[in-house]
Amino acid sequence: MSSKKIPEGTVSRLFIYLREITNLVKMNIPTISSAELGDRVNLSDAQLRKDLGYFGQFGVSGSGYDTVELKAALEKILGKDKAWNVAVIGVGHLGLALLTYPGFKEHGLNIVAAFDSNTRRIGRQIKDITVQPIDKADKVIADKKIDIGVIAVPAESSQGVADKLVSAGIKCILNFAPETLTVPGHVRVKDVDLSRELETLTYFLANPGKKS
Amino acid sequence: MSSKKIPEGTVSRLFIYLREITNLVKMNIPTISSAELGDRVNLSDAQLRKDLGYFGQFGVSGSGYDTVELKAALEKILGKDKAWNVAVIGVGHLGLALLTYPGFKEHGLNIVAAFDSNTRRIGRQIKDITVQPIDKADKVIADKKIDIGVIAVPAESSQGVADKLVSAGIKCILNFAPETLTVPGHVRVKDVDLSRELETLTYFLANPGKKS
DNA sequence: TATACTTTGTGAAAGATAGCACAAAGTCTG
DNA sequence: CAGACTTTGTGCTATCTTTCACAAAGTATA
Repeated sequence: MSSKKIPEGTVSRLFIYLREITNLVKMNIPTISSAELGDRVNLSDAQLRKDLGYFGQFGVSGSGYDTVELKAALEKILGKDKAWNVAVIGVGHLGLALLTYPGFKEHGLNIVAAFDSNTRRIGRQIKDITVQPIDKADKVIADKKIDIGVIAVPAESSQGVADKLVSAGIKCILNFAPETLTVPGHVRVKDVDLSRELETLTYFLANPGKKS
Repeated sequence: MSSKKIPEGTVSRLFIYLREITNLVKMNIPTISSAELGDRVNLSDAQLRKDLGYFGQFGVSGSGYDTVELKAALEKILGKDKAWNVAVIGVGHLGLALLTYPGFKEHGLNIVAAFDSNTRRIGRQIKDITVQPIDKADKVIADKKIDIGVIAVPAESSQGVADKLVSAGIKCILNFAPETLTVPGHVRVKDVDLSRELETLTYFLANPGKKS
């Protein structure tokens, strides 16, 4: 398989392009140039073309990109033609927000299980999901062929949950707990620390006129 | 003031160091080397030293960093010695999760107002905050000297909300809506797209063995 | 105090990413 | 169908970030 080296940010930007292209298709705009698409997502035309260039040639000189074609191409590159099974661990407010967030299903991400250690929450129904005790995680993850685990528990319990997920054979973890997780090399962890995001903003408030 | 150019990622990593150093202080560990601290947060010792190097010299050759001193230094650099006022716009599940997340207050971020356009939600009490109609945002933001606006509304209404915040004079926006916002140059926007975070993981599931 | 360690801080090298700029390829018009 | 115009794809260059590697500075020990 082609193993050119794809820059870190490219994949993430591809999703931005896809989001905008999807809007364009909905609006029946048949064609768009890299310059205009770039404008719409606040990125340069050159970057957009370069990002796409890692995966092939999708445009037509002189007229730009066919929106329907580009949408299909991006969906294929990004694995949107498949569906993925997701489990949420921790059903506090954040876990609930994730369970009810329509964005996931729209993007081929099916939340198929939820776990919590708090007995008051176990058994609770959210949409078509029943919250299960966390000890069942191993079994359910294997049975339902779950690809991605989302950790939405407090920092103290996050490493323990991660260990459970890893031993259940999960390959990807999205970690909302503000704690650095230690996992084997074959498991990919992506950290989202909500308060760190906010705090980064405060740094710029505290230090006006830094960085580009 | 010193205006060396600080790399994008450095500030974000500083918060990671601070988090870990805070743990160390709690555990009464008086001193730590860059190598060991780096290990704990999965970053290299060299990167850690270089990151700190942008802001001064904090270590002692031969013995490492005094945890209490480094904690204090990082808190000062990162503006943790001040408190910041935050408003949340949109009180769906995500907004609720943010309003009740204890992590913010712990880090000097005071959520002092919440807004929504849905009349069923207006008037609702969450902790000490009453949800207000969104038209009041301009006035409240000015009155309460709010520094940061958090957008947790659906994509369709996000640009409208952003415009309101900007005209109310806000300087920083944390945007959870999956939409590219257009704002004047002096306003800093940070995007957090939860489903994009998950989707980035799916790319790696769909394309095993890419990137470093 | 001298010797053997340890660990920092930082220039210089390597590596990654983004932007420029232009040939090549296509479109459009009369 | 010829000439003017538009827009892509991409080598090259500039910039930004990380890693290397080592002198300088400190610690520890006898």
